[in-house]
Amino acid sequence: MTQKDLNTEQKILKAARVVFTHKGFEGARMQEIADEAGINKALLHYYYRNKDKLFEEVFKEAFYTMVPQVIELLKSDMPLFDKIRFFAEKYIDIFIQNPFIPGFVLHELSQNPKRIVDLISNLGIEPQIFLQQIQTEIEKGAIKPIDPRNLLTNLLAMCIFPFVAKPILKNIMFTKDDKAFTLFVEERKKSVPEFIINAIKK
Amino acid sequence: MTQKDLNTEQKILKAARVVFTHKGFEGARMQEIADEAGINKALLHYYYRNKDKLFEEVFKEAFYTMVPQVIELLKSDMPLFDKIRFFAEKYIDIFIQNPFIPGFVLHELSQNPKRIVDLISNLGIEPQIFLQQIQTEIEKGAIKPIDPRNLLTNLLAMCIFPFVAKPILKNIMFTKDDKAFTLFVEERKKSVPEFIINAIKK
DNA sequence: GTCTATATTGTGATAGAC
DNA sequence: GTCTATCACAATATAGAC
Repeated sequence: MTQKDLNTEQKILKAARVVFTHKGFEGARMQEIADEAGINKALLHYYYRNKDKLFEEVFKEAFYTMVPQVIELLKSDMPLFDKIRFFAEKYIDIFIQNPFIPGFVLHELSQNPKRIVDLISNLGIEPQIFLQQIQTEIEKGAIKPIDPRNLLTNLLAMCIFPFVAKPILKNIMFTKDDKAFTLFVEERKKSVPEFIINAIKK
Repeated sequence: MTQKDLNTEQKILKAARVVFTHKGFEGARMQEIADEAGINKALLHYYYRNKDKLFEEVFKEAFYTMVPQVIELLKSDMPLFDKIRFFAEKYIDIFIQNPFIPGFVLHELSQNPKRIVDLISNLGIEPQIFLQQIQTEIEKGAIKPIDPRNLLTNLLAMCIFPFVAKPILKNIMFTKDDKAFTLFVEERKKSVPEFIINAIKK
């Protein structure tokens, strides 16, 4: 599936995205990326020195898709419940459009946890403002007491997990076709924030 | 770290567990498994014909650890809230003791989703009873209405996700050492069921 | 820039001595 | 059963023609 309107470098990156996110670094083959791009193996090395460099591009892109944008959102001055609704909807949407990103990023990070240290310190990813906002609401008596880190973890878990566990969920839930699963996840854009708000509201 | 009181076959399996669960099938090297077992590469092939066979042993074991036992638990006739508490506590405990199992199983399943079809149909994993129990509670008016599949998904997500996303969570939550993370997860054995029950109780 | 051909290294697997 | 040595092939990477 090559695009005639992309230059070679773009075609390679696009193909690499597909193969790396599906197979991971170790599972990916340079030959498969070349095939997917409709070009020759040697060209991969012409544009990107080696497999590592090509992977690095794809991984960074995927990480940016998954983490910083949305953490930024948590820093806004929106009221807590609105923020939770907005976050879940936007985040789940990102994954509906990029269903392989979560598994890919999480797997590669656990293969090489040092990687994240650089990325995170470069980007200044700090959910402190969100955690503080939760703490403030608790102190005001506006919501039930909860460890704010637990609330954030639960929010992330409910948004991300279905995409990481898709094969199990699809089978266990008896929604064996993809359309039913997509519907199920689509519906979670509303039900996840509702669930969370029910859990913490007084 | 070889154990003097294990026979060779056991040493191999133990080593394979470590290497496969950490690196995945594609990332694992037979040489590394041999080193970890303190034996020779050729012996791996003597006891297990090839890499696939050895992997199959490890994967099946890991899958059994992660899925069937605990699904069984969902079938008991315990009251819903107790069941949720019991499930979360037991499930999170399993992962505290086997922190690499979730990432390993989920990753390998998405590499090869066909694998699960066999395993699941062989084992008769059906959470129908649990889903039905939730539905009954809703109809009795005992809990808030919710798609039972969403409730199960959320329960699984909150138990499993922290172990899959450990590197990110550790960094983002500023609990950069392992002890703090373990404490955080330990504490979730109580807070996760509490969170869920708060979300659904009337 | 793009290709074919080839070098080089890595890795699973086997042969055969002990 | 366990080892050393080696094979066979797969995969990354490079050389060099066009």
